[in-house]
Amino acid sequence: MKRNVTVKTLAEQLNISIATVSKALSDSHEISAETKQRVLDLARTLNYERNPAASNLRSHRTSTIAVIIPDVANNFFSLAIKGIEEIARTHNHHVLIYQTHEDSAAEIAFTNSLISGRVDGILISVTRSAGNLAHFQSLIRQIPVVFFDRSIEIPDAFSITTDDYESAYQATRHLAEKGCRKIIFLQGLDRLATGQRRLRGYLDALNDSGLEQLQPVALAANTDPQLIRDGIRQAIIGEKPDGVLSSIEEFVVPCYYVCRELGIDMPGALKLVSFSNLPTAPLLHPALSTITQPAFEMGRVAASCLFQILHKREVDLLSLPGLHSQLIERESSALV
Amino acid sequence: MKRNVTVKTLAEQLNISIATVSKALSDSHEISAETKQRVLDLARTLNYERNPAASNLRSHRTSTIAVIIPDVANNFFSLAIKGIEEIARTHNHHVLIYQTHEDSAAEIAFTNSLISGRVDGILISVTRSAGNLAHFQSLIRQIPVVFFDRSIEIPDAFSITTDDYESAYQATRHLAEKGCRKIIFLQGLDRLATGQRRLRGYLDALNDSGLEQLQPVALAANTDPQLIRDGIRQAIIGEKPDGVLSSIEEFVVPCYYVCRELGIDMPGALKLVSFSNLPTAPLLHPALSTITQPAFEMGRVAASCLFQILHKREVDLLSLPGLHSQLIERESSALV
DNA sequence: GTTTTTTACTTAAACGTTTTCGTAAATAAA
DNA sequence: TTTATTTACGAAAACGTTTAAGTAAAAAAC
Repeated sequence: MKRNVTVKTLAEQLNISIATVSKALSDSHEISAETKQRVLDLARTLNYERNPAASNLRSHRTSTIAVIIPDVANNFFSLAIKGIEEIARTHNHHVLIYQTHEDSAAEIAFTNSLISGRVDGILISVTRSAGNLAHFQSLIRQIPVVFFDRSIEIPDAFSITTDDYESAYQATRHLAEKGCRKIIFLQGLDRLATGQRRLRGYLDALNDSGLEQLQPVALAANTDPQLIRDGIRQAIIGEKPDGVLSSIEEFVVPCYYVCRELGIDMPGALKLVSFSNLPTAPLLHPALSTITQPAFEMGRVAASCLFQILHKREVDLLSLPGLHSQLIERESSALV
Repeated sequence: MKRNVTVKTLAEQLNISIATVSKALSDSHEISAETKQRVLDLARTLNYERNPAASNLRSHRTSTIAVIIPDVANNFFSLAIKGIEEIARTHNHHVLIYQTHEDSAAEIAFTNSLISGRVDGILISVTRSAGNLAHFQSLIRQIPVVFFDRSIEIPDAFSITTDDYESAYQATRHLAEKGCRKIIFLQGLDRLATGQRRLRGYLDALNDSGLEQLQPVALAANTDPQLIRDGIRQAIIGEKPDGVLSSIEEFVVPCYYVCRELGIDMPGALKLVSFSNLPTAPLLHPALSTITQPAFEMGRVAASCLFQILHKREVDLLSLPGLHSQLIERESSALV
């Protein structure tokens, strides 16, 4: 077995101390340009790779950040990850991804396993079952955390969100303008600030349109597709709405199926708008009207925010770009 | 700042040596049941978490595996990740995810950064631009690697794939049976064994159906959506096919757009089948006929295989379940 | 009753970095 | 010239764990 090349190897071959090598490799000002070059050159030819464990153990820096999300099989999150990765790369950081699958016990287990110094910081979009306020309050005191999209209301917590209120408002008004008189709201995030903002946007829009205020249809607790579908079916049968605003992408496919099952003509008898980043939205039958979030940008902004914290720079939250979602009107909410 | 609790803390409080604590925590047979219990109890009450860096440095075990894939925003891969995670969890391992975005330079950079002991093993689905045989040959000698789905032909390499040949064959026969006389193959993986198997299945099926053999349409080199779309448009205008077999999911959306642009009636004038795990396939207009791979199962099997290697158990490749894709016929390839 | 084995621990040396502190030489300031 | 400062490096101590080797006492084997 070939001996691994370490700082010691380099030091011996160059006849300098390992301290000098280490400092040269991290471009310390204590080392002369000439020595640095010699070290770098040898490191390259010997294919030296710094041992991350040793480095982390000594320096308490891991060059790794964690991303905790409900599910990568969701276009919003996969795009956000793309943005996060891009920023992480520029900071030479690795990205650990954890999926909670909406299980807050898993979420707690993940975060607990992370505070022992496995990562430098955490980007998280919390589970909808969560609401575990105390846990997160304790977490953010132990490690830098940035919430994105699905946030929890904690003072002093960093969170990157979009204009949830405005976009929900706008989408609801849009449905009303297209003639909907009874619009229901499929609530997927009732325990989260994000969900509450979307709900308020919806309710205010109903009010401003002179429409009946309705209780949101809470579909939060489960992640089982069958249960979600049943919940939606019941809501549609029970309420007989002519408009639906869905607060998360996961409800889109079940909505279409339920309409087909019940023989409801979309958009004739029922119009649908959903928060969604589905790339196939324009190709659905009927094409889905969406509130499309700037997922990629959000990932970038959230990650940038985290790195600002890690670099001990003051985070000027006001300087963060305002992120706006976009209502894209398609057939599913068109006038027939 | 609160002092972190380490094995030393536990040892002092229990009046035993740190070695005993360490062994108790890893459930060593050298330690009495009673002592183990005392250690475990105290560890729990003090909220002890093992320092992964120190552990890794000393033991050369990381409790982490890496997954390298082209893109998480692809339903096949996100499902595979789900399967991988599930298995990793049962082995108490963390999962690092790297996206290459089809850039083989990134792929090489990732793997190089991983061999310095950041992870115990690698699961990889290679880029289509790859074909970097020498690099992978060197890699698999340095760290356990399991290829899944997109594999490279290397002797002694572990790779988990599905019945690519058979499913491509079957899909092509299906198109022929539905009346297609000129079926083109959109090749996305021409440099990879996976793509070659799909191509051979297609060609053999053409032959067995008595149809004209055509050059595959190679769309491999780029990942730019516009270029992909242009390539597909050119192929359809140039070849005037009445059937299309798409070897990867990424071509589905552009195919639909091109057909709309060119005013081609699907499935009337052109029928389409694609390898795909799109959850919205049944809701597209027209509903997409797919070859659906057992993505979740593949993730599980690939991860299980990796853990078998890590545990130094002989990997009985024959005992691995044969994974079969499923042809799901829908409107896009229906007889009109 | 003596020897061997087993049990349940302890000691101490790693693992490969980073970082504090020290220092000699070179340079600048007085 | 003397003193102060800067520059460029080295010695050595961490970081928190695992593990090889050692050991006393208890149990088993003879």
